[in-house]
Amino acid sequence: MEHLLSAVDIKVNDKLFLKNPTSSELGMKIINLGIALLEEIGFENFTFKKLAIRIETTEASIYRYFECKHSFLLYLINWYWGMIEYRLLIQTANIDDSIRKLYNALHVLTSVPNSENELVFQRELSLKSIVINESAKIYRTKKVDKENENGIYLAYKSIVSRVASFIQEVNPSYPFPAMLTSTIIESSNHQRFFKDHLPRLTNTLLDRDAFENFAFDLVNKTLGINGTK
Amino acid sequence: MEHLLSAVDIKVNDKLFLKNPTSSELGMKIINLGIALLEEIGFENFTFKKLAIRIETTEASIYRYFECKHSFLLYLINWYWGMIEYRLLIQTANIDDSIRKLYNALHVLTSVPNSENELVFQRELSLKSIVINESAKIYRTKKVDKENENGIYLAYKSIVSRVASFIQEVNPSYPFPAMLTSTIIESSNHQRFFKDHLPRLTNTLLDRDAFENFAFDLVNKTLGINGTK
DNA sequence: ACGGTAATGATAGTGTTACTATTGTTTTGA
DNA sequence: TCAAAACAATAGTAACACTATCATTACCGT
Repeated sequence: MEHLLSAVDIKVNDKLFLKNPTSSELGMKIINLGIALLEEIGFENFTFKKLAIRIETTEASIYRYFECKHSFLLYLINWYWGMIEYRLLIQTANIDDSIRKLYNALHVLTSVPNSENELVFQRELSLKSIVINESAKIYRTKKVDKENENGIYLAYKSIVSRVASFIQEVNPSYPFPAMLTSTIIESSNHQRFFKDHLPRLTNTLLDRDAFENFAFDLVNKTLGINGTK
Repeated sequence: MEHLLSAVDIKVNDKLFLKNPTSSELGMKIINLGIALLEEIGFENFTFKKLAIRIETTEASIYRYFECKHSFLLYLINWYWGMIEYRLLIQTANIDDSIRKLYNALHVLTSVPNSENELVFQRELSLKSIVINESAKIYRTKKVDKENENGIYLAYKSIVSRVASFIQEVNPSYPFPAMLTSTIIESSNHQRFFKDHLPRLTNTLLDRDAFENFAFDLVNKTLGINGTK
């Protein structure tokens, strides 16, 4: 009953669920239809009741997998970052050229995978849009410190420190590698939100890959790379 | 009954309130104690009931001023951006040197005003922390498009386009002025959040003004300025 | 085929939230 | 001083975020 969601197994912090949803059919339904429902109506309007109706089960059954809807969203977001880290690993493995390695990492962080060749996992695009729209809502909570103690943010942190280390390889004297990395990650997400809803806040009206170009330009100039993407 | 909140009058979109809170003592209590309560317990736990108890009035009375708590938060955030725009105006007025003008704007966007000389308004620091912690929760909502139609985001947009125009003065060929501006604004906010809660995501452990330095470095190099702050 | 265990379904219930409605009292400003 | 506006007091509602209980079904080794 494993691997239903994806081709590889992505481990998610087990404090985020009561019963592993990948271990049963109902669990997988909760995830798959939960992602769809979340994308459709947003976290504010999302309830376990509505999800239960959609997958023809009961609220109580869903509560056997997840403590609350907050944990459910955290689970999905964690899963997403686990997937990004997986992709990061693959795209930067066995590459000696530091700059190339950094470029590949940036591509993973900033591009929207197109469904044809880059999409490794089902529902990845839906999940990305959930991360863009909803993640700030649960990160910036009074619970954040307790959750951090439980290791909920390890996946995200691990991505940041990995990419920050690539930056340091390229330019050892640059003083803000982690800040630059997390700025690019967060900026990627909110620029895509702005693009869809408040387009005057961006310069992306014409170009699909504008953000990626922006980010490469930023990194090249900030680190003093004379490269072309 | 005007000017209770501040030395100057900051106009807030009048679709955000039912009755102007600056027009009465109760209204001002709602704002001032509302800011304090929001900062204390966060938007999730904030209710008009709790606020009513704290200011010794009733829920119904608060609802005469604000349609819902969502609008209340939007009102505060809009007020904050109005204030930033005001400060932006002052700090960039009558300055001929484009680079100086941009630097001053960046300082307004990225610095934490210290209470001694830079704090123009009461409760500004509380408001800033509310903007940092809560604004993503109401921006990224299914309501955003309707609110945008009502002009709720004009203050924010106006700031972005003003600073973007400074960028274009400094470097007319730079293709992403709005994107760079909104990235710095958003990054400033989330880096400050990370600094408090997930410090490994930043490089700010030692330096209070690390983000400001990061942002100046970014802009200097991205726009090809050989300047010192 | 049997019994035990885990998973799920069905139903009900609780306290809180986010409001709305009504009615009576106080304040205020022309 | 009198009418309108503002506010207080109280009650009520539907939805939400769960929790509890108990019956039913599926599965698993013997």
